[in-house]
Amino acid sequence: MLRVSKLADYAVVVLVKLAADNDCVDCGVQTSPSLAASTGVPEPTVAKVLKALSMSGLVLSQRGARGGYRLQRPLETISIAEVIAAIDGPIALTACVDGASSGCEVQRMCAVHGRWDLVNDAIRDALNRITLSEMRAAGIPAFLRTLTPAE
Amino acid sequence: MLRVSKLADYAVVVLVKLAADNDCVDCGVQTSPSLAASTGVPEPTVAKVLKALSMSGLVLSQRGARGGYRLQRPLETISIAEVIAAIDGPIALTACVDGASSGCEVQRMCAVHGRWDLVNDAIRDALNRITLSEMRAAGIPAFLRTLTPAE
DNA sequence: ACCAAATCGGACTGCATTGGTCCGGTTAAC
DNA sequence: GTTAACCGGACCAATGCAGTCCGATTTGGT
Repeated sequence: MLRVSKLADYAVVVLVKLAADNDCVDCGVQTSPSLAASTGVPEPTVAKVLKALSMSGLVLSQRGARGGYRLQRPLETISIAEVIAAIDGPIALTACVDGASSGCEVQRMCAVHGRWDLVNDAIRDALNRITLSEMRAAGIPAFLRTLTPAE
Repeated sequence: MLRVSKLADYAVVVLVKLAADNDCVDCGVQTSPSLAASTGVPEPTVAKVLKALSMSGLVLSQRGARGGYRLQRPLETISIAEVIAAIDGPIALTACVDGASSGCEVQRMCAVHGRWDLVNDAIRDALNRITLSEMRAAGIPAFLRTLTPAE
């Protein structure tokens, strides 16, 4: 169904939450247990997400006692494309277009079915234009925006 | 990894192939065995794809002996979004936004993670702008265009 | 110097979705 | 009447993902 992994969803949640206490980019760190508590996502999963996020340079990790995570860049400069790429790997709808080393096994018809890379670029482009700050919808508390009609 | 199902990929192949012999929209029908032979995709899978495609009105089916399938509309008027929707269901990156009847189990935080529908719209929009005729890259025979740099 | 708290970096398992197949029934041309 | 094709299910295997856990390492505090 062309969907993103739940982990990527969690990543957005965590990043937004991380920004809530951390707009000044230096105030303090949040631990994964505390993030788990405030988001409702189980701790090990949060840790997993944070790990991937720090590996991609979206968050900074501080080890040891009193350690934790904080945002490396403000929300406005982080696109969804980056988050998805950090969690789920490079954005490519079909396997044929990125790996490139080992051609797909049906490449005789790969040519005829043509240019998925065109689609990939379009998607990537659309995803790059949406930042995390746009994802966090204003200040509406909760519960109330479960099902606003899309368009 | 944000990828489409293989079935959707096959659907594109089949539709393009279907158009190759069928630009006049009335010349003749092609059977699923013949399409399977010309595309290299196994017959039952082709049949499955065609079935879904006809259910969505993208192809016309003709039953009985000498039956088969043909395009209902010219390639230029079919967007990738339609094909993907026909095979994989409605385009929605997360489950929260389409089902709507049974809210997701974590909807207390669903609010905080916010507006995936914004992303969905962007993707849907991008996919709607690409037609199948654009996917079939010109008249270059085969084998040669495995990895032409995008643009 | 020692301990506690926290990340790091693996591996590991159960489950859900998907890819792919098959079969009986129906339709329609020859 | 026979044959060729679609129809519409059910069905099974496998891939990938969500989620968990454990040991090692780092670092601040006592």
